[in-house]
Amino acid sequence: MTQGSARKHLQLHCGDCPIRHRAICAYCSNDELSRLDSIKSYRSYVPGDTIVWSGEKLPFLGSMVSGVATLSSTLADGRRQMVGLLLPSDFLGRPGRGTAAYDVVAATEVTICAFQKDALERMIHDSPNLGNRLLEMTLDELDSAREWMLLLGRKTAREKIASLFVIMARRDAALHQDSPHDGLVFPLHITREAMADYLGLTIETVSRQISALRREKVIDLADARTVRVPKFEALLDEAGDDADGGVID
Amino acid sequence: MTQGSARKHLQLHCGDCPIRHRAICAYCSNDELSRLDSIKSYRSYVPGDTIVWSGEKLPFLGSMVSGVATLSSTLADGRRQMVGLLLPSDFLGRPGRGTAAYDVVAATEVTICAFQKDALERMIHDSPNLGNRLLEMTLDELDSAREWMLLLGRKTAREKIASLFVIMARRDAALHQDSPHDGLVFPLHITREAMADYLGLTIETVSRQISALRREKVIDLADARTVRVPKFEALLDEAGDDADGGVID
DNA sequence: CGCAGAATTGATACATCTCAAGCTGGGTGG
DNA sequence: CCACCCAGCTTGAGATGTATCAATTCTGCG
Repeated sequence: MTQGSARKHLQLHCGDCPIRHRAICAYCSNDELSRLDSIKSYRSYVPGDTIVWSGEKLPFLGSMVSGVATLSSTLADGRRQMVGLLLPSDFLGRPGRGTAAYDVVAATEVTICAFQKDALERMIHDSPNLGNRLLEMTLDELDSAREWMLLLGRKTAREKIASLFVIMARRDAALHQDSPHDGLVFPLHITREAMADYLGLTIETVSRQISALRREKVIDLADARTVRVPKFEALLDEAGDDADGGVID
Repeated sequence: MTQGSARKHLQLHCGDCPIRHRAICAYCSNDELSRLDSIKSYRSYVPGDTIVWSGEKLPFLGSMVSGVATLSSTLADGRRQMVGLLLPSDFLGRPGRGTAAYDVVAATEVTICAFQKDALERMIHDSPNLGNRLLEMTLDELDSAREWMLLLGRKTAREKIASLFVIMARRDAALHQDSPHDGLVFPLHITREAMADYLGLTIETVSRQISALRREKVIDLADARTVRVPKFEALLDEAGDDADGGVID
């Protein structure tokens, strides 16, 4: 509905960019950076904005500079599955294809560094620095997608919730240059509905499982969006990934 | 169990290779091809062989020359999810990583063109022809993984089976340079167990849903491994992907 | 012929969904 | 300032889909 709402932004130099060393441009030389500088512009979105609809033309390729966006697919009758998350430095769009394969929606305020499609495609094709970085990033995404397939196909609702919390706890700890520890508190940036879409569950099941984990003191809720983990190990056990919850003797 | 069973093979010249124009080497020059020739050897496996276990060292990178292999992840208690299929021309292994992220198992007789890891990584790094092709292939795999996430997270057992049959029917038709049509007959190369692992179901549910589709004449079974589709449109409807089962007027 | 792996079918248990009713907290307008 | 409202969330009761456990049947093959 708000597809046209992308606002243009002041220009920023690549050298000063907060995602300079993690985005697609991570390995670029100064020379390449200035070429990128000349084919880029910034776009901003507010929460709820659809950046592009599945099947529609995506007129640019871009890097997430700030904010969070979701990738999701929808079945004819409205069932929705989130298939990816775009975080700062993640790449949006597929070189060599004109249309989007998924709905891309801003979950928070989002700023994107948008490159002219043709120009960037030529640069990717010619410059190993760009191509190799994009390959790395795509391989990482493929790994997470496959890890998520295991969760979707084989984990119980409780394990799904616990797994999501483990991931969010880790990400939050990493954000503070820390590792997950007992007593860690982290925010849920997303609604129960977004969690449900992510985990292949309904809102009600998400809510019930969170309540169950709280009743059993695996987690603690200050409010509906703030999770405390008294014992990280206990949460890990609930996620079901691995045998190493038990002591090996 | 049979990890060491890879047999060496006669050498084949890249120019004569059946996957020459679809594999990672698709865009290579003759010069590059002969360099590849010098760092490759063939390995063969029989059905059931584990090519590599998750977490173990994968000592090579390779292209599937013939046969089918499965990629799967396993939870501590044995629940298994297939996360990918390797078909002829698909690439095995991840440049820049020493260990396998999944179990790779030969589903049929398999022949792999195995490249020396270090040497191929250097070539990928330096040659856009290899890097760009691998990027394309990885992006395709990411798309299929995400499509599969929608199936795993949101489709019913019946829709999962129908979707799998649609994919297999399409692949089989394509193999015969044809498109899927009414009356199409195609073989199921895999066991019910493999289907279950692929679809996130149990063997019994797979069997029951296949029986239901047969009862309702959506499909027809000559034997347990041979499917006939009287009306392709009807099968498509059952897969649930899209609204265009109905006529638009 | 008979065996072993694969597949089907049945009965039942259980997890998750569905439908429906309340709850909560923050924002808005009277 | 209060009453109301609404989106987000929680909880309950019952329906439904899929898993589990168990018993046959089928199929290919030595």
